[in-house]
Order: sequence, then C-alpha cells, then structure tokens
Amino acid sequence: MSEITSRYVPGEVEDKWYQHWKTKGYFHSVPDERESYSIVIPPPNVTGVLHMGHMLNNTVQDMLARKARLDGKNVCWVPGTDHASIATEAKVVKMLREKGIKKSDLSRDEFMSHAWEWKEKYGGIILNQLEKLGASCDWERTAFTMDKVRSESVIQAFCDLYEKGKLYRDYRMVNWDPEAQTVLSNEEVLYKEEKGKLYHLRYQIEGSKDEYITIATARPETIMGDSAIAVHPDDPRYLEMKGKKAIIPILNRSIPIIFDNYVEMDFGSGALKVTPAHDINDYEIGKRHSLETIDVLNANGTISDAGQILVGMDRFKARKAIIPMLEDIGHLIKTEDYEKNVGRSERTNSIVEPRLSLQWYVDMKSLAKPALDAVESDEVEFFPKNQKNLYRHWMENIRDWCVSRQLWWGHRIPAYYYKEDVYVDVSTEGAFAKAKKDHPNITMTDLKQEEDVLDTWCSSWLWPISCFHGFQSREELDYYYPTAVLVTGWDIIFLWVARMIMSGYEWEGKRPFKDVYFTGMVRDQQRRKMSKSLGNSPDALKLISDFGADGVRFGIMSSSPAGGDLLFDEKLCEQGRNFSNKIWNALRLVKGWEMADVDQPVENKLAINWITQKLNEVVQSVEDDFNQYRLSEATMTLYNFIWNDFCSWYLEMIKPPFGEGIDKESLESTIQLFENMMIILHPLMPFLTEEVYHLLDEREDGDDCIIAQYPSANEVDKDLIKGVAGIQSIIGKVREVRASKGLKQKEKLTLLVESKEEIEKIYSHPGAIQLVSKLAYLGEFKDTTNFPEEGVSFMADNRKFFVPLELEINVEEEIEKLTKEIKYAEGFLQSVAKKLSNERFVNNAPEQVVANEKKKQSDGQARLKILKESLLKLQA
RNA sequence: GAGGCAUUAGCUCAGUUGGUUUAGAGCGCUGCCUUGACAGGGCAGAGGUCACUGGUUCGAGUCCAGUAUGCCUCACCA
Repeated sequence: MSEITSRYVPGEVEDKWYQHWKTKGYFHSVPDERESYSIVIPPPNVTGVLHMGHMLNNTVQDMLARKARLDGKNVCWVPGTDHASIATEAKVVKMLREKGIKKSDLSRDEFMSHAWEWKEKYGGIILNQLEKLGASCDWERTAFTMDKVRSESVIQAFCDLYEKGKLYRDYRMVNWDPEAQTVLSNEEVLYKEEKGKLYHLRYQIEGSKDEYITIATARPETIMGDSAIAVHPDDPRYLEMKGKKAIIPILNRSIPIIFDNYVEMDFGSGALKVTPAHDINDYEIGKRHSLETIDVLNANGTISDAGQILVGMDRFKARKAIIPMLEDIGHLIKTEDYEKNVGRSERTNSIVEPRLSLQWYVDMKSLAKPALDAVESDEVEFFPKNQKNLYRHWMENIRDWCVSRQLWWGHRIPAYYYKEDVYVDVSTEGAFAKAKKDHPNITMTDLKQEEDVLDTWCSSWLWPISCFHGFQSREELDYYYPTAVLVTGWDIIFLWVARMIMSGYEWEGKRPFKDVYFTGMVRDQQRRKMSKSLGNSPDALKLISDFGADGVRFGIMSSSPAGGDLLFDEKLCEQGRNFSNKIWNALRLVKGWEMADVDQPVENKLAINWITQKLNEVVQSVEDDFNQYRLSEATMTLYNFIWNDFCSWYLEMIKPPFGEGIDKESLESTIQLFENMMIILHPLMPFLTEEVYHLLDEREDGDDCIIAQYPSANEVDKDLIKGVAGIQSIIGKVREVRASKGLKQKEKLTLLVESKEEIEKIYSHPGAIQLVSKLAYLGEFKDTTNFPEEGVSFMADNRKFFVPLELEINVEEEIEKLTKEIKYAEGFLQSVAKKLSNERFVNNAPEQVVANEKKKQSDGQARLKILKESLLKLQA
C-alpha cells in the first residue's frame, strides 16, 4: 500500500492517460460495421480561450461520447473552430494597428495573409485546452470553417440556393456596426435599456412669423437628414398644419408636415421628425409618403457630406455639438431624461446604426417549414422539451436572413457583376462562362466579384454535413449522418440550431441530428452571467490544475440539469476533488488487503450479493438518465452509490478485522465490482477511472477502461435490497443509541429482539445477523421474551429492539422521544384511516392501492402498540 | 405590447403516466469522533402547512383556473 499516496494527485495521471488514449487511437473513428455515434462540436471561435461555458458544453459532449464508446458504438466526435468573421477581423485589425499598419493601406490579399498568419499562431488554442478537460475528440478530423472542404461547402451551398431562387439581393434597412463597418443580423444585436435624453426641438412653420411645431427626438444629430415632420391624422393639435411646411433649424431647409397613423399622439410632443435614412420606421413612413432619403452618416458613423454641417464628426460628438447650436438660436425647448432600448453589436459593442444598403438575403420562409415540422413532431427531439416553444415562436415569425458582411475575413460571396447583371458560380471561370453567353465581348477583368463575405453562420449551419465532406462525397456522410446529438446553449437556438435543421433538410432531406441537448448558462452565485467585463469567470485551466479535470467535470455536471443554469461555485469542484480522493482511498484500502486462506464469511456473501444488486440498480438508472439526458442525475446517482453504498457500507461490511487477511472470493469479487464501478463512472471522470482501473489489476496491452465493456443492466433483486435496507436501519438505530448515550465503538453492545420468530425474519437472508453484529459492534445479538429493566429500546423495520445498558438512563428524555414517535404514528394512522373510511376511496381506487393502505394501517397499528407498551413500561 | 418558463429545506435542485408508510438529494448547518483507506474523513441529528386562492378527483407537490413574485424570448415609441 505504501506505494499509493494518501491523496489522489491528478496532474501527471491526466497527461499520462490522455497521451495513452491518443497514441492508441481510441478517439479516431473510421466507418465500419458498428453503429455510428457522431457528434459535431459547436465550433468555438478561433479567437476564443476556454471559458466556463465551453467546459460545460464539452464535458456534456465528452460524457455522451465516452458512454457511447463504452456501449460499443463507433464514436466520432469532430472538433473544430469557426472563423468568426467580425471578431477575428477586429482582432487582426487591432493587431495591425499596433504594428502601425492600417487596414485601408492593405490590399485584400495582403490583409488575408496577415489574418491567416494570426490564425495559425493564435487560433486553436482552445482546442488544446479541451484536451486538458479530457475531451475525446477525433483530432485527425479537426475542421475549420475556412479550410478547403468547409469553404467549398459554403460556396456550393450558396450557389445552390441561388439556383433554387432562395437567395436574393435587396436594398434594405439593416443593422450596421460602424466600428466593424459591416451589417449585422438581428440575432447579432443585443438590446439593453440605457439612459438617454429626449430633446424637444421647435421647427418654424414656413411662411409664419412665430408659429412653430415642436418635435421630440433622441437623435438631434440627424436633423440634417429630416425629410418630413409626421403627426397623427387624428391629433387635434396639429389639424391646422395640413399642407404646411416646417423649416429645419440651422439648415433652413423646408420639409412637409405629413399625417401618418404610425405616430403616437401621447409620446413626446406628438410630432415626429422623419429621417428615412436613419430609422427603420421612418424609412417605412418615407416609402408611404414618397419622401426623400438623405443619408447623413458615413459607414464609420461620422457625419457625411450630405449633412452639410459637422461633416466628418462622429455621430455622438455631433450630438453633443449640435445641442448648443440649437440652444443658441432658441430652438431647444427642453431636454428630458429618457430610458431608451439601445441595440449594440454583439461583437464590438458599438451602438448599431440603422442603415440602408444593398445586401444578400436568404429566403427563410421556404426553408422554415420542414425544420419547424421536424421539431414539432420530435423527429428532432429537444432536451429539455420546453425549448420547443421558443423555437416555434421564432420559426413562425421568421425573417429573411441577411448573409452578406462587409468584411474580408470570410468566404467571399461567389457573385459576379457585369453592369446590371449578376452571375453566381462556384468558380470565376464558371461565372465568366455564364456572363459570356449574355455578353459575348466581355473579358475576365470586366467581371467584378462581390466584395462582401458571407456571414459566419453560413458555415456553421452546414457543419453536420460539411464535417463529413457531404458536399464532396457520400462515403462518410452516409455512415455518420444524421449525427446523434447536438449539445449547445439555448442562447444560440436561432443563430444555429434552427439553421442547422433547415440546412439538414434542404440538402440532405434528413434531420442533422436526432437530439438537441440545451445546456444552461453558467452563472455566478448572484445569478449573473459569467463575463469578462464582470471578471466573475474563473480561470478554467487554473480550476483544472487545482481540482483535477475529473473534479471540475464532476463539479460542472453535478449541478447542471439540461437547460437549467449552472450557478457555479468552486465548492462544486472541490466536491469533485474530494470524490476523486474518496475513490482513491477506497482503492488503497482494497489494495492493502492481503489474501488469506480462509473461508468466505457468510456476511461477505450477503454483502457481495447486495452490492451487486445495488450496482444493477445503478446501471439501470444511469442508463435511463443517459437516454433522457439527465446527466446531472446520473452524476449524483453514481456519487451516492460509490460514496455511500460502496465505500460507507459495502467496504465496511467485508473489511477483514485489523491485521487479518481477506478470503480469495471476497477480494476477487470486490475487485471485479470496483472495476465495473470505474467503467460506469468513466464517462464522467475519465482520468481517475483509467488510473484506478489499471491499479486494480494487471492489464494486458489494450485493456483500457476507456474501451472496456459497459456492464449490462441485469434484473434487480428488489427483495434482497429491501432486506439489507432493514439491516441497515437496525444498524443505524444502534449507532444512534451509541451517539445519544456517548458510547464508544469499542464498547460492545448487546442487542435483544423480542421474539424468535422476528429474529428469524432477519435470518431470512443468511449473514444478516452477522452483518448487524459486525457493523453495529455487537457483543451479542439474541432473542428474549424477558427484557431487562435497564436499557434503551427502539423500533426498526417495525420491530422492537432493546439495548441493555448499565448506565443511568434519562427517563424523561426517553419518554419525550417515545411520545414524539407515538404522536407521529397516530397522525400517520389517522391519515390512513381517513382514506379507508371513505367509501368512495375503497370502491373506486385500484385494489392494489387499497391493499397497500390496509397494510400501512396494520403496520402502523402494530408499531403504535409496541411504542405504547414501551412508554407504559418506562412510566411504571 | 405578444408569448413562454418557473415558484418544493438556509442555498442549488430531483420528484418521470395523479396513489409505495403524512416529501428526496447534494451542499451548508449542529453534536460527537485523532492511532487502522480517506479530516479532501467517520457517525448521528436538526431543517419543508411543496408561493397564494379556488376548482377537478375517492385521492393533488403532480391536473385546471385565477392571484402574486421572479426569469426569459420576440417585437418595440421618436
């Protein structure tokens, strides 16, 4: 035993086994005759580093993958990263700026080579970090959304959609990120209430001396873009304004006063300045009234030449600057505080600007139907179920997807323009050939390829197909597709779960995965989302080095039901570490036993039978939990079984007396059990279990826990389990007597039971008496009709027991205890009697239920009788 | 504004088609325990009228309606 340390030290163990698994190729999959179990990783950002959310997400995937592997399936977990257009481009631009290089000074190709350089250097750190967590990904298949296979897929998909008429180009109001200088989809804009101001400005009525109309605006810097003032047609205040015009202050340009139902009379002044180029609603009004659209902002958020004043100034500086100007000429009436819902770019956090521009769109309505049906019918099953509501709501109100992004880092849209014509093709040559048909005289240089790239999600939504080269060949796809499960956060249900399902039906006519497991958000103790800015996110790698990967995995899984938030606390990891240590020490104990040439004690036989049944029970329940993705329950089931049943009960049951050896059969059974226990725990705690598995026994090359055979769920002998539960309750009661009377373990007690018949009930499991005697530290255990005067009685398993004691008994205390128990028993009986005295219950309830109530009654009565007798005796 | 989800022990959560001894777990808490696998431990204990009000039912933590509180999604008013 001396060679095994008293504490489990995870560090070396983890590196050692991870390397071993990799070397042995256990993570690598090739199609064969076995059933496939494939998972594609939700690709993390190349710019990312491992955080709590990844740890949760990937621990779940690894647990599922390892379980499936143990079940004998051909597991293929494909890792990878996505290129994250906006985030990465922003990082690269920043890096270049620090080196004194401006993006605008670079050609597209030059920029791309810098970006690739950056990606090679920093991208993929996160994948290495996943190894520390124990992720059993098939690293030979590592994919990247911009590698050759994935790029081809994206381009092909684009062309295919175009051919099918599901793609179009349109001039629309979009969400513009002035910092990244690109369009954002609705899903990439985050809204939050922010403090702002509402400015009341007066516009003079044209042709009048001192007649004004006052509007309220949050964006005075856009007055240069005004093309009308709108009021509600029923607003009595403004009826006489019909046909009149107002003059924009400072600019002195006149604009019409129009009437539109959109305006709310009781907001602000009831008059709205209409700036069609800078507000989605104003744009709609502008269309209805054929107003001029004056774009007063540049792409970078500064005032454009069209603004005439403050040209070149940033939009927020301009807002500050224009206020005194308006004030000076007396046109600022008042300023009020105002809570405004402000949209910010998810990536750059800059305030999103509504902007009119020409973009590419996917017609989502044509794609949505099969994807909605699939989830409604559970062909794609959601865990937890309630996410279906969210999904349905979005799908039924779906909007077209703007897929173009004004960036360079990404897949350049394969659209080529010649004058007014558009040619879409996977290759420049193909597009040229198409163009040539219409315009026989054009040359290659006349054809201009679209400058924009595709939204990153255009890659992600193809992931389950593209990871298996589905756009290139069927070979692997037919084997691995559909994948088994997608594990992801509910926050990106629209960004990619929905779209993956759409693409699955669009190109494969089949679901991309059978199940979707939604993880919750990782939050801190105050339920705040973990974020960099709050600084409440623990360092993932430090956690692993502090508690071991297994400890962290345990901590994450033990408190994380599907869809439920994980309120993270280091204590959870500590619990995991302690659990590792507990198992470790159980190993030390078992390995410390010397085999002795003795017969197997009868209680050992009972103990082994019992723990075997308990294991059966656990295997069944864990199986069930996995099927329903109740992973945190599986975690707790394993924890309780190993800690309580195995360590606290079983090992104590069969532990040989100090200094003595153990019989061969018991030792071998125990090792066998221990081994099975490690296998079922392996998906949760892979490193520790592999280490223990190898320390338990000499293993041949290739006999590893990771690929061992998962124990089958045998039938459970419930009677035996119930019998031993009875034994345990007797032991518990004796311990309670000891604890309450301050008796030490060394003092052997005598335990009496009233009748022979009853003791025989206990005997009905051979070894029962011995077990009680051993674990309750009894000197004697016998039946008698004659209880001595001095001692304590208790009820266990509906029988009366008595521990004779020489010491002074606090009679009052005992009476109080008994009275309490009697009161409970009476209350219990009353509730049962109430049911049984109800005719309708007896007549209507199933026989089984009534019979059970009757048994409850007779048991309760028997118990009450004994308790009352004991009380009488004490009071005598 | 539209819709959804939740409310069970101090905290975080189970409680599967209504019935299995008047509710379970983990953590935390309290008491006792130092030579023996483990103090990163052992044994025992306390702690809940299942948010509230009605209803359906022989029977409700579980089903229905309403109320309150909290959370979320979508859409949004300058």
